Amino acid sequence: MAKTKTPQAIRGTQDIFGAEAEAFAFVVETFERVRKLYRFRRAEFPVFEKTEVFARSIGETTDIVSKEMYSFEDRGGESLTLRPEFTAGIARAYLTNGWQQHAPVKLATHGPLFRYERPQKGRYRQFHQIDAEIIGAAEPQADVELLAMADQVIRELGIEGVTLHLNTLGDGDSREAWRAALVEHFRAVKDELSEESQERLEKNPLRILDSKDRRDQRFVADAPKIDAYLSDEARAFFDAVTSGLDAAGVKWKRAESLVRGLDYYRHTAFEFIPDEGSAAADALGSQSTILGGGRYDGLIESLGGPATPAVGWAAGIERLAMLVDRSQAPLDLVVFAEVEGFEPLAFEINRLLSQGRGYSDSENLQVEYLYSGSLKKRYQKAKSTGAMRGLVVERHDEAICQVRLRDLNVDRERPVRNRVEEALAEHFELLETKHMNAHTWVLVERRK
RNA sequence: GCGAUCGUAGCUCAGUUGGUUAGAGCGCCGGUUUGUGGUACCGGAGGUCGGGGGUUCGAGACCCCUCGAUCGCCCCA
Repeated sequence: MAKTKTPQAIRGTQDIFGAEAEAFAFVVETFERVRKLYRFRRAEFPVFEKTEVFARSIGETTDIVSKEMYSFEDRGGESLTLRPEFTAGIARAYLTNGWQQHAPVKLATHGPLFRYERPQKGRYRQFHQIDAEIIGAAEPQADVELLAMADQVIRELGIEGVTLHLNTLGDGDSREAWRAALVEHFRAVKDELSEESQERLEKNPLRILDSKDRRDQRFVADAPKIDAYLSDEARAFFDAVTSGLDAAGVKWKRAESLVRGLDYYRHTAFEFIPDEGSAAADALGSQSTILGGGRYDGLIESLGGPATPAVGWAAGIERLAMLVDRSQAPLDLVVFAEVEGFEPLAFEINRLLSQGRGYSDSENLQVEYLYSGSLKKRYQKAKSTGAMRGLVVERHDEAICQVRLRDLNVDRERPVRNRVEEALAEHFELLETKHMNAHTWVLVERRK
């Protein structure tokens, strides 16, 4: 009979385990904690939408729409797409659920996104983001609050050497005037630009500004600046954002050539980027932006809604996870039976110890119960778990059993004995004895 | 979509200019040893050398195709 072949995972997907999974969870937990402090409301959204939700809002010419969406037809022949980003779907939800009634509404979510791209360091086909949006607020104070929250998430993750890069794209008119000036500027030197930038000249001229090609960078330096094209309103808006950040104690840096990839952005645009030469920059390779976003006042209109101001950001969980250092907390105690037939009793005791007993997380014991292998193996495994001490369940002729606390890896100090005794005493009549160096309790009978 | 590097036991890898039954360490299982017991010793299971085709008397090693991984470009979190 032919052996069944194991199917492979889909390219660009990942199975996360061990320290990486702990780091991933830590990022999400930290985000959840901080968003509550800022009173952002948790929301959940479908991972797929009608294709037009993304096609109309993101911009038909962007690469995301033209070649990076995971799209397919359902049985009714309708084109659906796995979400490549959060914002468009959230805007759709805002309209179809009538969330105007809550405006301005502060939303937070996280989950998987999908982009049909070649995987590389810090980039996957299924990746995960945390996301925060404020919809229905036109005030620059909304940008400030959103950025302050982002800054706090990064700081509470313990990530160092990352700076907020900030720019404004102006309002619609400012942006168009600037864009026209840029096209004119670069068209004059078109033949000397890189091949990619010659393409971009027609499709997405703003993108030339952050080209990595040296040939382009010569001309980027003296390219027209957005500041010269800002309307008075747009300038006042940006000033209000920056002075708000200063007042809030959020450090930032002006990045005149920072533009966002998607069409719908207006006014504030920002990215949190590791500083040159920092440990964070090394860890991330060429995928350096860990959090990005901006104001997208035009988006909701493009989905058929009323003109609605909004700001938001998203951050790659995998990228953040690469910058935090998390391993599993050390194990305090392993519990196992030393005599065959005492396994159920050992598990009963294990359960007493791991049950929530009203302690805070830092006081609760991490306990693992061993049941497999020969008795010798159990000792071997007990040690290799790294547990500080072992609780061994032994036979006792005149009582239920005898429980002995033994040292395994005593390089760490963590008081365990009182906690164990307390848990046991709640359910058993105890007789405490000293036996050699080890602490021993005889479990005489169960309490009623 | 483009480019570079890579793909040998569960894991990390070695396999000399192509030459007899493909190896090591770790892990796993068993035995002996060890009277706080992850040690030491002995033994065992486990590999269509990513897959397909070709060159050759002979290929894990050379060529082509394909799949996958890693890193970079485009783009982007």
